[in-house]
Parts: sequence; C-alpha cells; structure tokens
Amino acid sequence: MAERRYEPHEIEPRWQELWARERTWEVTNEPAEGRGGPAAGAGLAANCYVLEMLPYPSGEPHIGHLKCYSVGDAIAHFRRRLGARVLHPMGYDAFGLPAENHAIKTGEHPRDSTAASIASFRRQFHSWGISIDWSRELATHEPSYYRWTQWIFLQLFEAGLAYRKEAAVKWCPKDQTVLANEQVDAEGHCERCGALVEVRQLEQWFFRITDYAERLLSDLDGIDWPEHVKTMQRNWIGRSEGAEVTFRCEDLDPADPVDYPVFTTRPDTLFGATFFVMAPEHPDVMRLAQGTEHEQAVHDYVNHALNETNEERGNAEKPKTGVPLGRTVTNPVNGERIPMYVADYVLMEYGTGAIMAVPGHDERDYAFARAFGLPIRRVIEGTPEDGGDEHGLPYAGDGPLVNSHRDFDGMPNREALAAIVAWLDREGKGHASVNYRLRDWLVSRQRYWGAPIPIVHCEGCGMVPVPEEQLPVELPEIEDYTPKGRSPLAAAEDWVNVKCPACGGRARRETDTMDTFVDSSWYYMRYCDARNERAAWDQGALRQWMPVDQYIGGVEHAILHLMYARFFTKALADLGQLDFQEPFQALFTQGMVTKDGSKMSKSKGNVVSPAAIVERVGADTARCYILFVGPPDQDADWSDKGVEGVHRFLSRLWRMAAETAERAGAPDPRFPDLAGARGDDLALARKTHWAIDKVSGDLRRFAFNTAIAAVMELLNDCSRLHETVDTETLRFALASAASLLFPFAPHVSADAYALLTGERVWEQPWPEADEALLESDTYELVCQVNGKVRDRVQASSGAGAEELKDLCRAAPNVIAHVDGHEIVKEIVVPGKLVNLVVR
RNA sequence: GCGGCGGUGGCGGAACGGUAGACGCGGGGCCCUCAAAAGGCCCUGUCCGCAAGGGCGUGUGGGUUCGAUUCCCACCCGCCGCACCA
Repeated sequence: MAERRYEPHEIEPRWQELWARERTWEVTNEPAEGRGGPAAGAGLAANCYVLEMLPYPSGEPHIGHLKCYSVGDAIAHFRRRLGARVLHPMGYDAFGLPAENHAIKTGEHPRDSTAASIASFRRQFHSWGISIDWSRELATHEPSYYRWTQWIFLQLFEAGLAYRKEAAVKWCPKDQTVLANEQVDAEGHCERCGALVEVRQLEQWFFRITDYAERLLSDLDGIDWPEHVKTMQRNWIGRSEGAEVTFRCEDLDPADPVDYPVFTTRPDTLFGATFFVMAPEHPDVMRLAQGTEHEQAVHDYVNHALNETNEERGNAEKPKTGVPLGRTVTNPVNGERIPMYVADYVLMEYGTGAIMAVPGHDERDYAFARAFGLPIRRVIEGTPEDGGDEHGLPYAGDGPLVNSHRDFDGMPNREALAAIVAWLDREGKGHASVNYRLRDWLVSRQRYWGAPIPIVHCEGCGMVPVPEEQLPVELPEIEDYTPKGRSPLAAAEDWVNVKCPACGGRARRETDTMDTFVDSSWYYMRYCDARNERAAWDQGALRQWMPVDQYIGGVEHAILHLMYARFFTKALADLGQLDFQEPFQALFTQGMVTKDGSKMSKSKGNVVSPAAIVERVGADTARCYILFVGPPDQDADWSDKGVEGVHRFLSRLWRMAAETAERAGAPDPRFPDLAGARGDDLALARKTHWAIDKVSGDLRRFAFNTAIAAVMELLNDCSRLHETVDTETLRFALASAASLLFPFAPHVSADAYALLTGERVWEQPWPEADEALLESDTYELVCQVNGKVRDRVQASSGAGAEELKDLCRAAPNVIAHVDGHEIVKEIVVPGKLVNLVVR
C-alpha cells in the first residue's frame, strides 16, 4: 500500500475553489417553503441567520477574528445540515480613526489603505474556508452603503430623535479637535499627541437613545443573551426609582422665586436634608453667587472643577471639596431654609445636577457635612451594630422614621417613602420619578473618514435635511486630513457651499461626520437586501431573515455596539420601517485568545499571526485547535505544541480514511446495517453512535471543545480496532467522524468523506444516533460502601434493583469492606451504581 | 464600594448530585530504523505497598445528602465591567 500523507495545502484550496465556483454558500431571498427539508420537523426555523460581528479592516486579521469566525462557521454549518437555509454574510466596518490617522501620517488616502486591508481580510477569510455568502458582501465606507446610513439619520432627524445641542466635550488643544471618550487615556491625555485634554462647550449632534431607556431595559428579558452581558447593559442603563422634589429659592428676588428640582431615591429622608448642593456645571451657579461675598471663590472653584480630568474628579476616595453659594433654598416638607453649595461630587449629567444633602443617611453627604461643619440629623432609627460614627451615622439601612413629622414618625421608612411622595404630589411639590444613568448618544465627529451628516445649514431656514433623492452626500476629496479646530471637511469650500434645498438661498453643509458606531448599528439588516438601490432594505426581505438567530462576537461590544443596534431597531420599528423589536435573538460572546497568559500585542512581541499558522499547518488545524483548546466563551491561551496535537489528529483521520477507502475498493454512499454486529464491530458501531449523540448535543450548547474530543475518542477506537473489524464497519466509523468534524474542519472532512463515500458531506443531513446502538446490554456497575468505590462488576442492562444489590453484595472487595458491619441502607441507581451504607 | 466571571494533575481543560482528572499537551518506556525524522504501542494526580489493596486529593472553613468539583452559608485569591449615579 502506498504511503499516504495528509497535505492540507493541496486539500484546502481544492475545496475552496469548488465552493467558490459553485457559490455553495449563497442563499436567495425566496420564501423557505419551497425548500422543505427536515428543518420543520426538527423544530428549527427553515430560514436561519447566523452572523458574526463585522470586522474593522485594519492591517490583517488577527487570531481573535479566527476564533470568532470559526465559532460562527461551526454554527452555520450545523444549522445547514439540520435542514435550515442559512444566511451567513460578511462585510467590513470600514470608516474610522486608524485609517484616518494613517492618512495624516503618510498622506495615503484612507480609502486606499482601507481597500488594501479589506483585500487582505477577504483573502484570508477565503483561505480559512469560512462558508460565506459573498454575494451580499458590503463595506460601510462605500457610498452605496452610507447613502442609507444618511437616510436613517434623516428618519431619526425628522422624528426628533436626532438633534443638536451644546455639550461639554473633550477637546485636544494641540490637535484642535474634539475627541471621543475612548481616545482619551486614563490620565486625561490625547491618545495621539499626548497633550492634556480640555473640556469645551460645543454644539454637537445627539441621538435620543434615552427615550428608549425603559424598553432597552425591559426587552432584555426576552432575548437569549449571556447573563453577564445583560447585566452590563442593565448597569449601563442604570434605572433608579425615586422622586423628584422641588426646592424653592427666594433669595434672588422674593417676588420671582426659582424652583430647583432634585432627584432622590430616598424621599423618606427628606426631613434630614440640612444643605443643598449643585454641580459646578449647573447653569445657575454663577448667577446665584453673583453679588455675594463668595462670588470670586465660586468662580475659581467652578473653573478648577471643569478643568479636572474625569480620573481626578471621579475618585470617590478624595476628600470632599466645595464652596458656599451664599444662598438658601426651602425644604418643601418642613419649610426649613438650608444653605446652598457648589461641589464637584455632584454631577450635572445625572438627575437634575442638584441634590438635597442628607448627611445622616448618605456617606458622601456625611463626608461633606463633616468637612464643612454642617448639621447632621438622624431621621431613621438604626441599630448600634450598624456601624458609622459614635451616633451610628451615616446610616443607610431601614428603620422607623424619627425627628421628621408627627404624621410619619414611627412609620417604617419604606412605607413613609410612599406616604411622603403621595403628600408631595398632593401639594404640587414633587412626584414619583424614575431616573436613568444612560445618556444621549453623541454621534458627531470632527473627522474626515466617516459618513457625512446629511444636513444643510441655511441662513434663513436653519437646519434643512438633504432631500432623499440627493443622497448620498459623498465625502469630498481633500488634501489635508488634519483637524484644525473644525472638521477637515470644512476645507472643501466647493463642497461646503450649497444652495438651501428649501429656499434656494445661500447655505453651508454640515461638516461633521458620524460616529462609526452608527454605521455598524444597522449593517445586519442591509445584508438581507444588500443590493437594493431603491431602499435601505425591503421589508419582505427583512421578514425572511430578521432577527438574527445567532449573533457572535467579543464581549468588548457588550455595551456600546449592542446597545446602539438595539436602539436603532426599536427606533426604526417605531417609524414603521421594521416589524421586530430586537435585532439579535441569541448572542454568543467568545473569549479572548492570549499568548503566554497575556493579551497579544506588538509591543510584547507575542502576536500569533493566523496567516503564518495557516501557512504552516493549514486552516483546518488552526480552526480546530482554537475551538479545541477550551470552552469558546472563555479566554484561551495559544500553545504551538497544542496546535501540533490537533494537526496529528487531523492527519491521522485523513490517512486512515484514505487507507480504508483503498481497502474498501470504490467509494460507496451506502453504509452497512450494523444492528446485528458483534464483538469489535459492535463496539465500534456503538462508539460511532455515541460520538454522533455527543457531538450533536455539544454543538447545541457551544461545547465545541468536548465535541472535537469526542471525535478524537472515536478515531482512537478506530485505530485500536482497525485490524479486527470489518472494513465496512471501519468505513462507517470514519465517514461519521468526518461528517461530525465537518463544522470545525471542513476541508479535511469533506475530503475524507468523499474518499470513503463519493458524496459531498455538506449535502448530507446531520447524522442521527441510533437509540438501539446507544444502549448496551451490559455495563460496569459501580459498587460503593459508604460512598466509596470498592469494586466494579458487570451487570446486565435489564437487571432490577434486587438483582443489582445482590451483585454488589457479592463483589469480592465489597465483601471485604462490609465484613463485620451491619448493612443499614442500600441505595440503587440503575445503570450506574449500588451504595451500601454500613455501620 | 456595586455587579459579573473564575479557582480541578506539571500545563490547557473533562465531569445530568453518582467511578474526579475525558480529550489534548508535556514527561517516561518500548517498537520500527544503520541512524534520525515521521509513525505506532504502553505508562503517567499524589503518598504507602513487591503486589493485592489502601490513605489523601477539585482555593479555605462550615452545612445539606447514602453520596458534593457540582447545591446552601461564610471567607480568601485572581480576572473583567461600572463606579462620588443622589
């Protein structure tokens, strides 16, 4: 027999070419009925949408991409072979800062460097053999795509969900540009030039995601996402129940008092409020201090606070600072006049930017009161073991009210809370209220490489949307990508100066571009109808595929991308553009791939390049290894030795398949009936069916590592028994191994399967385990004495409880351990064990 | 501080409340070979023992149970997210 070698570099391109030539993985938008298939019976939707998060094309794909698409491809293949028509597309999130920074440095147009990266990604995805429907490929920087990004912006604008307002934003004085939060390091330096970042008040575009806070929160209950991702989203939305309470200030003009609402989660402690604090950014702070002895101090304090970095200001450990405003407000529940302060521990962006301070029952207010010598009043009774100072304050627990009002004193605080809110409501001094931590999404960027915001500023008409038929507003060609205090687009004078679409008068284009998260908030819908030139999508096309059945990506997108995409879906559904509420029915988050225990990075020199691995051992080995190394939702450490082990396994599988095919003569699509097999043939048939059962179950729960291990076990049995079993039995076992491994290692599996059967494995239905062969007529009964294993004996599968007890009592080593003791109890677990409890 | 995830051999990791350590890596031995590479076979938690067998073992301490890596309580350690959120 000729020596046969596993040659991935011959096998892999051969199958890739066939799949490309026959467009094997393309699906049309025809309704599913015509296709039938076993899907309906299996309870699976006949149409199934499997999607991995689209890559940001920068340089070459890294090992994290390999993991993500290996997971997604395994699921896509499995669903297909269960009978579903699977949509599995690919695209590129092509706008963004790295390409722009590269352009600033080298002068190369971002479009050119992006095109080069996309070509590299596309080439590698082909070389990995990922089953992609390439007919739907898209890139977010193409005018044919961002035309519809702009269209969606206009939908939101017209619905009042996109708006402009002044906001405090991060500003780099050296680069003369606004920075996104993520471009500022922990110490408050600009990521690119290292200059200290400032805060500036500038007009910016926002999406009104806060309108959707409640639905974004409650709809989490209906989707199949990992619990930790849901928790992160819940925390980010940060819902708090409480009350809004109005404090009145009559100091400026008694005839024209000003009302300051505050949000509190503890209206039950209202009687304990002994001062009032405003955030430094609060618009009234300077007006209030004006003319008082504190005016200069307030001015200095506010300026200092605004220039502090988040890091400095956000530190809860730092001592409380602040300045009196020299004014008072009236506590609505008892008419007390309490002093006003400005302090940086109050945040403008949460609640109303002002708080009532209850030092007796809030740690921060307590610290402030201590530092400023303000009165501290207990209004809820605690117990001595609650801790705190010599008076047991601050006390955050529950208890009856004291020192409040005769109507409420003695009442448990939770009850009092409701009663006080009801009273405030009746008096018109407050009402129950819900507050969210979530803030509106700032979407404008003073950057070149993004989708232009399709708005025209007219001297007469104000903000005018660009008419739909004029979309896309294409990016102008410019020479200099460096921002200079305004968007680089502003330099393209010919482009900026336009006629107002409404009145025909002089107008200027909006020069800001959109945050790249806008582009990626709707791409999954575009795939459903990627070549539509008349609309972003056809609703009928969406109905066939959406929502995504299985979404796959890294946890780093747990909050932003996944929240924004959910917001888009809900907003567009409200606008009648879709008829579903959630974009991703199920989510799987894959863990990171590390090397030597730490994140791969160029500076550490521990980067594993997928291209180099594929070059050395082939794509099947690389894909299989990354899924075998551990549970895919957990982090995994890359080991070159481990890769070799998987390569040996695939090599053995292919070689044995080739040898067995030769021994069997011609390939044959039929398998022998092994129901009546005996001896080793029966053992191997059983192992095969065990593996089918195991891999099927493991695939459903994303346990790819144990699925691959099961095929390894099957192959180990094949080599152990290959000389004693019938060739046909071996052929069945090996073909099954190839069939089960196909979702993970498609090329070698397709090749082995074809050698043995002459068939295309991806056209075969997923194998089904034969119940009869999963059962065995005897098994090893574990015999325990007092819970410790003392012996093992053969028992027949049909044996009853009494028979099993007898077997156990008769086991030699059981006899030795029972000797001299009394059996007080006998536990029988049929099919497993007998436990004798002795005394 | 709050929330989440995790802690099992030399290593990555397996284990519906029922034989702890599947599978792989590493290590040891052997076969094939003039030799090597490749491949194949066997052993491999730990301690005692020639063996049969036994003791100990899933971060720590308790609990529930005939039986706990698994369930409950209290801690310790590590990683991730959020954090002066009123």
